[in-house]
Amino acid sequence: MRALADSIGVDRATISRALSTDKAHLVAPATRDLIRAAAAAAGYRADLMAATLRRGRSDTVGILVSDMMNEVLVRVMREIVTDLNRDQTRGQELTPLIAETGDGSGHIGHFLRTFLSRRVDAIICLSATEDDAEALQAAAREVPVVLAVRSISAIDLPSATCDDGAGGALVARHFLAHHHRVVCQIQGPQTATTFRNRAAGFSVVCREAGVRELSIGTSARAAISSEGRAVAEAILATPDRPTAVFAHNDSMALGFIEAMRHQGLAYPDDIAIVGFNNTELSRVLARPMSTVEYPVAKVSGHAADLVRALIKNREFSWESKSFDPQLVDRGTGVKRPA
Amino acid sequence: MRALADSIGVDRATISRALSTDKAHLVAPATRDLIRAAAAAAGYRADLMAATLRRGRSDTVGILVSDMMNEVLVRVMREIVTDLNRDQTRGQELTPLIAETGDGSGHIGHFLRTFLSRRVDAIICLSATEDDAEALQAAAREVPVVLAVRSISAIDLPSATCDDGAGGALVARHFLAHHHRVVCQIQGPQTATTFRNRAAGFSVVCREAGVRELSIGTSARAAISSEGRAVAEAILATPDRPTAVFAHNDSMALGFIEAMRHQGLAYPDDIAIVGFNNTELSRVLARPMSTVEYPVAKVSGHAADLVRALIKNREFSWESKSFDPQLVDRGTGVKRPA
DNA sequence: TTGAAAGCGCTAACAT
DNA sequence: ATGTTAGCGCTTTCAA
Repeated sequence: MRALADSIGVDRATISRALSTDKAHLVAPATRDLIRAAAAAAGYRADLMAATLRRGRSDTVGILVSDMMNEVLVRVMREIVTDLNRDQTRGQELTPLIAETGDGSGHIGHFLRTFLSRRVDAIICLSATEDDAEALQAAAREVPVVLAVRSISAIDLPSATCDDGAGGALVARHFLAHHHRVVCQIQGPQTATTFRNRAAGFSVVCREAGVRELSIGTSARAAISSEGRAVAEAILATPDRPTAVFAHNDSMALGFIEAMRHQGLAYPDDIAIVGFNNTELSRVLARPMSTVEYPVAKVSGHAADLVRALIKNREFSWESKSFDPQLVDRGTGVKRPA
Repeated sequence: MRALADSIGVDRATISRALSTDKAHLVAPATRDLIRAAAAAAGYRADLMAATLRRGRSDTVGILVSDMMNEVLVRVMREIVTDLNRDQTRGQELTPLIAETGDGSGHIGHFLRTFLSRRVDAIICLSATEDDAEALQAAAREVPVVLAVRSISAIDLPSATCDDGAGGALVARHFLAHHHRVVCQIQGPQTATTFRNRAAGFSVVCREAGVRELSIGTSARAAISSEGRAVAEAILATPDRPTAVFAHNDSMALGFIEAMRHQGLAYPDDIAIVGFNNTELSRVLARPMSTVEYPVAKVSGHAADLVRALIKNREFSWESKSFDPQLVDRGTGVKRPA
């Protein structure tokens, strides 16, 4: 920058102004063009670290995600990132710092510290669990923290989520409409609000309709197919089998299908199954599966909006929102005549 | 930091030394413990931006990835990140900056500029295409650039890849062993070295063995299932059908299976198919598919090693390596008696 | 419209 | 073993 300033015969301050988006109007058009041309020719690139130090703002957002192989999380993350990158309101795009935390390991504190040391302007936590409450609360005292996909009941932070209770209810009503009378759930880890809400939404509808919901008294330790399969085996071992099963996500539903196949049961005819997320998996099965579609775009958009607003103004009076999912009926929730 | 220094009655430089890993031995044990305790109590966290500015090193690595939904890319990325995070040799972990580029869009220049502005110590490019050669070459003049998963023929950069030619050959020999005489490929975009090598490795073995390889004269525009399906339809429309097909990845193989089903052909009995990558997809099909397993751990490990070595010493005489894949035989490459 | 000067928080070289 | 000093590259008053 100094070299550039000398070569043009202008002060470094003028260079800074000419190259910025918001202060460019303060510099004479002729000088500005001259500077920009020279900068481009010299391949000058501002040192954003130095700028950060001086401005106390890094134009950076930390993103925590538990599992980068989770289709919904990755889709939400990618949309948030695209959204933040595109933010041209101040000509300042926000660069994401991404950290994969692994589920429930408590590693989250480490990543939060790294983020804060790197002076992120805000933090987005996809897939928080109740265990993370304290660490997130502490971080929120320093920078805005926004929750996406999963909120936490213990603390009050701005969030963008799917209305998981509504999703669970949707599936329960679908089963009702197909005259199922004995149903069951394959629950994801109950430390996650998402799964707690899906469970509750489903159960309430069943109870009100007088449908019998078998309780197997256990939930998956992780929302993955092998765990789904373990729970499925417990279900299939019960004396009175359900005629329909609601899996809290598509991976666990797949585990259930595998367990059925293993026991010589026909999918989807012998026991109806509905998953959650409408992942690619559910579509590519030889027999595609009914599932609940996650409102990815809405959740991502709201999360990005929250972050932007809070960075602009820490006192912004935010609103947590939760968006309706939709049932994608591919016929696997139907009851076959006995 | 100043507050901390005053409260203990010691200079800021001493604080800096006491809190660092590599210079901690220069400070008296008693003082060091005192400082560390006070720092922890005060919740002091170093400003890494300021440190970066001063040291000219950010302990940051930029990672470019074309598609975060690509299972192999994400697995490689995650292992590289874990590996770099764990690097305790100097007590300095490397924080990743991740950018998703989208395939072949030429957006790569933008992300490279952002990385360089943020003073990354090195850049890892997963899934580069020939189109990216120039931009990467330019970046490599400023910081070490390492290629992973895909290398580029036009420029000579350190790389960690799978031996894709060997993978293609593996599949061809598998078909030979099962007495196929007419085969065909569903090729990924030929701007990627990975797919070019898979194609070449496969073709060479066929030619040498006198097996007839149908050329449909077109490759998929992207390595995704819809494109695989389009190519598959072209293949199924040819007068003499192949008895075995090699898809350059599992997604495209899935597109082929869908096309077969659509035409009333039975998978895997009517036409043998083998994919590439051993993705979850290939395993969860009602009838799991034969595929080539990508050496994820080896590729990731070498990429991380290269980055570390080059950050330590820009003149390090590196070696590009390519690792052998393995065939996972699930029986879908077998030839059925006519 | 531009320049001069100060300083963001840290670390490295040098001095003690 | 610790303190002193200088300065990384930028942006922002304030002054001209």
